[in-house]
Amino acid sequence: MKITIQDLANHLGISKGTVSRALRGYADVSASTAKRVQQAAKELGYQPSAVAQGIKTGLARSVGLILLSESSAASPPFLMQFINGISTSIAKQGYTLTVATAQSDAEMVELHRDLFVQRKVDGFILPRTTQNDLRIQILDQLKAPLVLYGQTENLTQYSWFDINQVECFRRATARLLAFGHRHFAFLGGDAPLFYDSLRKKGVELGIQEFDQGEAQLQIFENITTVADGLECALRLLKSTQPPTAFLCALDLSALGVIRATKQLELIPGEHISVI
Amino acid sequence: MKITIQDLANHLGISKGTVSRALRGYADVSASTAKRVQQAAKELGYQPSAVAQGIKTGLARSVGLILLSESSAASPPFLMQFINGISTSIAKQGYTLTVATAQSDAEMVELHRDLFVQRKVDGFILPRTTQNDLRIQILDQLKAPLVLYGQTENLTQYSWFDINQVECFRRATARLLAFGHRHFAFLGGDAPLFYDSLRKKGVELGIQEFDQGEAQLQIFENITTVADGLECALRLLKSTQPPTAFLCALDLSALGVIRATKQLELIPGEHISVI
DNA sequence: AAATTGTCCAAAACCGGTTTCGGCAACTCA
DNA sequence: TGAGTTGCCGAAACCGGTTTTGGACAATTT
Repeated sequence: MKITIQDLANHLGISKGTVSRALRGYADVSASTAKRVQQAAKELGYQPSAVAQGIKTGLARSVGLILLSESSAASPPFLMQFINGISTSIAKQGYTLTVATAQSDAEMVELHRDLFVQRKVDGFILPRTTQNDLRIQILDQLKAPLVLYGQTENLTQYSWFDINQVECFRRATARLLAFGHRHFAFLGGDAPLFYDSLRKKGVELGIQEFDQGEAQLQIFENITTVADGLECALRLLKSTQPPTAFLCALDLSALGVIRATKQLELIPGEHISVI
Repeated sequence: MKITIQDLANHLGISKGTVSRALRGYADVSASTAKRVQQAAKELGYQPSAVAQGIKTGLARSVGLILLSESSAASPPFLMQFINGISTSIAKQGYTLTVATAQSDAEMVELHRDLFVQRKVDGFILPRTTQNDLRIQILDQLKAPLVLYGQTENLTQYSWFDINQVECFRRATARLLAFGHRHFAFLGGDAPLFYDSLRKKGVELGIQEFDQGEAQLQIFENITTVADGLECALRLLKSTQPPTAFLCALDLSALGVIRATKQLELIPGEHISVI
C-alpha cells in the first residue's frame, strides 16, 4: 500500500538507517549512494511519514488556529486572506495549519489545552487577544508557543502582529480634516480591547498634527453595541453643535451611528462621515 | 516537561502496557487498577500523544481542506460556517481539520498529493468539484478517501454533499412568478460546472409547476464573466420584449447584469429582479 | 489432590522514522 | 610494516504509544 522507508531500503538492498541519512543529507553517505537513494525515492514516490518523524522530534509540525464560531455572524471579510497568509508562510518550514472552531469561550480554552497536550499542534496563533485572556493563562502554564494577533499592553513576552491601529486612525482623521470636518466624535468600546485605546490615540495624534486649532473632539467610552451607538449618535446629532464625523472603535457602534443618521435622514458620505 | 505514558506508569508503579489498556477500557484490567489509572491521568493531565498513536494506526486523524487563494477575491461569505460545520462534526470522532491554501491549480494538486503521502491528513474534502477534476485523478490513484463538495455527474463512486441546487432555483422561480414576472432569462456558465445544469433544471421545473402557460424563458450558455453578463443583459434589456427577471448561474454574471441595469437606470428589486 | 480455568499484569514486539555506535576496508604516514 | 585515520555503512537504540504473548497466582472443577 503506502511505501515506507523499509520498503525503499529493501528495494535498494541497503539498511533503512542509510536511506534516512542519505535523504537528510548527512555527510557520512557516499555521493553515489546518496544519489541512488534520492533517485529511487523520487521514482517510487516515497516521502517520509510526518507522523513517524514527529514521534522522534516530539513535534506535529502544525500550528493551531481556533476560531470562535459566533453562529449568527458572517465570516470576517478577511478570513480567507488571514488563513492564506498564515498557511503559506508556515508551509515554507513544513508546517501545516490546524483550524478548529469553538462554540463558547469555555470550549475555546479546553480545545487549546487538548490540542496542545495531545500534540496535535505545536503552538498557536491567538486571534483577537484581549488584556486578560483566558486562553493565554492556560497556554502559558503549558509553555505553549504563542503568537498573538492583536497588540496588548501587558503581554509583552509574546510576539504579536496587528493592524497598525494608531496609524489607521491617524490617517483617517487627517483625511476627515482635509475634507473640512471640524467636529469629531470618537466612540470607544470597553477596556479589555487594547486596540480601542490605540485607535483613540490615533485620532488624537491626527488632530494634533494636522489641525490648525479649530477642531473639536468629543470622546465617549463603553459604546459596545448597535443600540449604544444609535443612542449616542442620536443624542449628539440632535445637540446644538452636532459632530460631522464619527470615528468608531467597533463595527457594531458604527452600525448604530449609521442607523441614527438614517433616522434623521442624513446620508453618510454626504452630510456626515462615519469611520 | 510533557508527561508520557511511561511517566504515568512509573508514578503508579505498573507497566505502561497496563496503563494503555486501562485507559482504552480493555477487559483484562482489574476494575480497581483501571480506576486508579484514570484518576491519576486526570490529576496529572495526561492525554496520549496523537502523534505516537498515529504511528501504530497509520492515521493522522486529520481531514484536509485545501482552498484556492484567489488573491483578489474576498472570502466566500460562508467560509466560516463551512469550516465550523466540518470541524465540529469531525471533532466528535477525534479528528481535526488541516487547512492549506494553494496559489494555482497545479500547486493545489501537488499539495493534496504531498499532504497525503506524508500522512499529514488521512483524506480530503474537495470543495467546488468539477466534472474532470485534476485533484481527483491524483487522489484516486493514491486511494485517498474523499468527500466532494459539489455534485457531479460522473464521480458517483464518492460521497458528496451540496446545496440543493435544483430546489433553490425551483423556489426562486416560483417566487418570481408569484411576484408577477413572466419574462425570464437564465444565464448559464460553462460545462465543467455541473451545478449550472442543475440550476437550469430548477428554473424549468419551477416554471413547469407554477406557471399558467404565460411565462417565457430564454436560456443563454457560457456567460462566465462580469463582461459577459453585462453584454448579454444590455442586449436583452434593449430588445422589444425585455425580460423582467434574470436568473444567473454564477455570481459574476449576476454582477454584470446588475451593472447593466445601472447603466439603463433600472433599479434591481424594483423594476427588475436579479437572482 | 490434581487438573483446569480465569484473572490480572509484566514483558516484549511493533509501528516508521532518526540518530548513535561500532566495525570493516582502504588509505596515510612514520 | 604496523599504527592511526578516514569513509562508509549495518546494527541497534530510541521516540511514545498499542497490542500480543506468556506467566504467576487464585479460584474452580474433576
